[in-house]
Amino acid sequence: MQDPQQYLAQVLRQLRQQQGWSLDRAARETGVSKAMLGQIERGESSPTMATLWKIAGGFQRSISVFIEPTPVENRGTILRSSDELRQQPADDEMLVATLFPFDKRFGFEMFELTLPPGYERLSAAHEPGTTEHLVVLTGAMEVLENGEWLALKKGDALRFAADRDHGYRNQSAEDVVFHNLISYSAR
Amino acid sequence: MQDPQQYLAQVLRQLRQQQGWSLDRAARETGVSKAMLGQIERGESSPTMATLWKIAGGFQRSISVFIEPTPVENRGTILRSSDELRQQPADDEMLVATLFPFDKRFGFEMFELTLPPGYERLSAAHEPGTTEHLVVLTGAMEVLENGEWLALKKGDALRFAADRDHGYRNQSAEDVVFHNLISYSAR
DNA sequence: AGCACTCGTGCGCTATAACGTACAAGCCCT
DNA sequence: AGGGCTTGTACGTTATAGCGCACGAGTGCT
Repeated sequence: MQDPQQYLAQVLRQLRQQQGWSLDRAARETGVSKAMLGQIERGESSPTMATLWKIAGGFQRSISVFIEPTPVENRGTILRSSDELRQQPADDEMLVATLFPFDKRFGFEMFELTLPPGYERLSAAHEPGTTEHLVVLTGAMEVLENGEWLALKKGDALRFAADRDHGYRNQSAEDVVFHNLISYSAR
Repeated sequence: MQDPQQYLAQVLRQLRQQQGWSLDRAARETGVSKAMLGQIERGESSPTMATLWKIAGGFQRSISVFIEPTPVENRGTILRSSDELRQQPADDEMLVATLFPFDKRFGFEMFELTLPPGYERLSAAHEPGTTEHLVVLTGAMEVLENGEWLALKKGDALRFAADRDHGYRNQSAEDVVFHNLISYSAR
């Protein structure tokens, strides 16, 4: 990891160059003076959060792009044996196995879900920014997404916004097993 | 999303209370004056990034905890049909299917990998903070992790640090198929 | 060559961050 | 009751962020 002020300087200059903006143009877009932007880009000044907020807004980015990601340090290995995963059915017919529990460092959790024939589940919208990723392992299923049922079969992968009403159903004659990775909000 | 200064104020106060620290104690741990910390917590001052860096360090957190996550807005649905996924073998015997390509917003990519019998693959360390998540779909395999081969069978899930040398092998008589989710760095 | 314009940087000034110190309030102990 | 200590906030001072303006360098056009 480098000095955070240097990282910020570098990212800001790269962003501005990607947009093809002069310091003058960037000043107009962000509401921060071009002298100040120049100082920040040269690493000569440490801006306040308020100023960085204005800069990020002008570039239509989150402040977090200006912060160097921290490597996850010393996280342990986790091995979850299949014997202990699938013995805890949810209080309905759908089987749920937690493959990877939520960990704030990664921002997601992952389950293996088994829908018996005829099963249907509707879910309310999750919090803004939540995205689900499904991969069908066996069988076929349908996913309600954006008011429409999408058909998925073994091997298909689907990513969709889960911050609106959605659902799953199995209208086939056999169990369908799929992985569901739920990611919360953006980096 | 609320005012970033109010979000920062709230998070800082919560963190300090979780640690059970007084302003005085927090000043000693962070190297930032207690008057200043008090002002930040009351939302009366917008600290510079340099000051925020000292505060984050004192609490042993990344700066990003002080920044409100941005909901992913308007991301499209992606459906990848199995027919188009597994027809592109890598230039060796291992089959690779990209289920979810890397997307900076989520910070990960996910593959389905198929190792034929006898196949062995050793990988060099990836960049710091990279973590792999494996789930075995069919067959059995071994993963070299931290200098040791771990045995995995159908249904097992494993998360491990991939920023050191690692590897996979299939010493059984049948193909092994598994999912590999690779997460890059922490939020 | 000369002029106009853009670009990034330097400088002087103002506003605010950041600090050290003092103070009020509350609590605990004698 | 009184003293000592902790806690958070107020205040005066210093350091720096942040701005407006000026300047030099480079480019393009006539």
